[in-house]
Amino acid sequence: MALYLHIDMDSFYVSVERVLDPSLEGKPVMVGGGAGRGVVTSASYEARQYGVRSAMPGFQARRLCPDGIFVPGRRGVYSEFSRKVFDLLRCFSPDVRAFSIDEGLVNLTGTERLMGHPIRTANEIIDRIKRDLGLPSSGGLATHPTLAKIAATAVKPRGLLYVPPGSEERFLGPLDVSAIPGVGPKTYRELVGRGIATVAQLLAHPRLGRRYLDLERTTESGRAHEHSIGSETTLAQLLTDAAAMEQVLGGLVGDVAARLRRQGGRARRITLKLRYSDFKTITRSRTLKAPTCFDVDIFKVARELLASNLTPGRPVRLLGISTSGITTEGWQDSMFDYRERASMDELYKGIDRLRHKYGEGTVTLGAGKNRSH
DNA sequence: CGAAATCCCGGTGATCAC
DNA sequence: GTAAGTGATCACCGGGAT
Repeated sequence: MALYLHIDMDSFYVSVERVLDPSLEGKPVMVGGGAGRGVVTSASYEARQYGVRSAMPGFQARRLCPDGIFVPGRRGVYSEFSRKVFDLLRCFSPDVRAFSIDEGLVNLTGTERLMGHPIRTANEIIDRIKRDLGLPSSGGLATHPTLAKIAATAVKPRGLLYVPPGSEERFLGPLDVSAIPGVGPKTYRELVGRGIATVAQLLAHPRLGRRYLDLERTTESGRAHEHSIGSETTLAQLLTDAAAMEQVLGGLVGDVAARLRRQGGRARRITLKLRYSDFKTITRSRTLKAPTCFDVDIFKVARELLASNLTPGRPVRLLGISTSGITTEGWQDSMFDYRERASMDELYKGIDRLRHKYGEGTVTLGAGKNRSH
């Protein structure tokens, strides 16, 4: 009998900040959203009592919770803590999957003889995350990964919910359809409009039931997912000047290309993203004949896409570059002969070293200074 | 050889999750 | 003086290839 533990960290970024500054304990704390533009990326449960939610615009959060504590986000620090959490999880099972920075799945199938009943193991894992790292988390223990995730979400914060084999439908039935991963606001409205509000009602619909909640499907592995690497930024000020935008693009391209090279990949598709001041957002992309990981190539395309799609005089609030169609195979395109390629490789290795040593943004195409944060 | 059906691919926007 | 950043997936359209 398969058994999975889904671990979901409670208000992860806030919890990390509290480890680093215990005086934040017990108070309404929000990460992000404290200044100018920007949204709340994590809200403590105290802050949620005021109606603050993650992804809420900062000005709204400040209005709802004027006496709350707003701290700026520190992504690198959270990644480091995330790594520690997953290191710990791997002490309990060789099969651990990371879904995001603060969510993971531990396969506890067949660990009973070694570690005792999985409920005990699950409790121990949650205790250890708290004791060793200072971080609160919640868990769902069930026979299927999706079910375990739903259980963890249902019980959070600071809880463990076991759905015993055979009781799956009894647990799921009364839940709201919005509890199903993948059912967002739009789908929710659509389902409710058709008279389907609970999971039980959804499951009564054979076709829709399988579409949104397929627990029979054996595994989610095997599929070669698309994979993309991108970088985007909301500008410190609105821009209408193409040259200024190109500077920003230079910085974004630098980020993306370096990340691409770090993981030994090359991309065939380049996508430019523009968000205008009225929040209307467009994407424009081009597929290359040969994949690339070089700043110059990506920048050239980015700039062309910008030139041919910019509406003059229309203020832009966000710029983004994304690469997809990523391959990691060896070189075999005809773009460069061996020697030329080798020197390009050396050049970019040098650039990446400089960036590492002196900081991102040290070496950019059209050194961009117009980044927010 | 031309017309029609089909498929694949490039491209765009929407939705969703964390 | 509103509304992040990163990434995945889906539906749909239109054109070229089969």
